[in-house]
Amino acid sequence: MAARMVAQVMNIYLCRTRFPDLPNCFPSAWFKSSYLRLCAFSCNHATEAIQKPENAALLSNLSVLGVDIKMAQKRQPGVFRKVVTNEEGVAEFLRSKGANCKTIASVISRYPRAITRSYHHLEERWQLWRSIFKTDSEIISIIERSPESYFRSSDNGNFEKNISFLYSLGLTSKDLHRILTTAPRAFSNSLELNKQMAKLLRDLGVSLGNENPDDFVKRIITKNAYILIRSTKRVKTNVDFFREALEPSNSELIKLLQGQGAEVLDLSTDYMKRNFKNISEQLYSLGCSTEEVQKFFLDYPPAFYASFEKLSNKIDCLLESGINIKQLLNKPRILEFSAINLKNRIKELERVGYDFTKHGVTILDSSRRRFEAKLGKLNKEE
DNA sequence: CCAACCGGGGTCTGCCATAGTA
DNA sequence: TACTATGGCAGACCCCGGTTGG
Repeated sequence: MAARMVAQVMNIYLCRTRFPDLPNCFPSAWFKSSYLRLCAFSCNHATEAIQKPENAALLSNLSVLGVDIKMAQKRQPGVFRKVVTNEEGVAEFLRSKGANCKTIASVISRYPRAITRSYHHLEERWQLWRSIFKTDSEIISIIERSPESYFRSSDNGNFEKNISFLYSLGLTSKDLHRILTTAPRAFSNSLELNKQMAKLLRDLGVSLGNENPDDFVKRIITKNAYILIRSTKRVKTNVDFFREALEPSNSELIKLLQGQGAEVLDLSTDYMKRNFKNISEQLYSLGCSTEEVQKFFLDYPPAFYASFEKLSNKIDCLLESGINIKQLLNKPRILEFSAINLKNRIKELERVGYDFTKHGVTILDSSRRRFEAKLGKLNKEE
């Protein structure tokens, strides 16, 4: 055991000679420290089990790298008591892939356990990521964003199995790219966990009488890259809540889940319930019936996650401009536009004397270009 | 020709709890 | 028994334009 560690550290140390072009920000002095620590370890390893103080050489190495040691210690204190770590190797590895010093320091500060990974492991993992990404810089930007996603798992085999599993669901390389970009954690899930989610979705499709449950699974994952990093419990609870609150038919529920509703599946259930309650109450107070409220949410699932305050403001603002609540219920998509955008559009329309009761509200549901073209015409007509 | 319908695109972690492991 | 690996949680939109049917 000790011999293996010795070999590993020697290897890491000797590795340095293969990378002579060091950046200025890594003074050469610190490359020796692992080796020195190794010597200390060799002398002391008999008593090593008794007490594991934090390793002074490690602290010094990290400080040279610019790591925020306080932050790192707070996050993963165990790493600081390890005898053998690979901070040089990890820094060198990241640098060789194009990361700058600041990024490296930030990555280790935020996920100290990274320094326990071997060079070989990192290179192997990198190749797996590169089977999905075209360039190193894409990967670096994700590591920068979320160090944990890259470093949390030591199981490259599992990562590989996840890739094949996702392909086996009928997802394309473009889909995998998207998932690894937006929810990289999904690939660090155990294969079993991902299978559970796929099974849950498939069973759901079957229970809804979907003719092609496999396609149903594929569609939902494609629509919502985050779903694989949610718990099956959450997804199940949310589907149950849809059923209870909206009383949809099977086909309505399928349509909801395969469409915008897929994104809503991963909301925290409490948040979703709270939003549903608040917005329903507002709609009731405006004279809507239960059926209308249910239809509103089916037609416009984003209402589940829109912040109540914002959505409520938008509704008020539209009503104040002479738009009828029924018009709004028929065209909930206009709520997707920001309040400021809607306000500006309404102001412009008022200027040309546009009458919502006469001409409807769909003019608000158009892209900037189309809206401006329409407005230009209205201006001319005047 | 134009309004209405509809799907798509970008994008998203950092922390805590705990079972498992050496 | 300390530490690692992994599961799970809270947080919370906006916009564009292709296609279609009248």
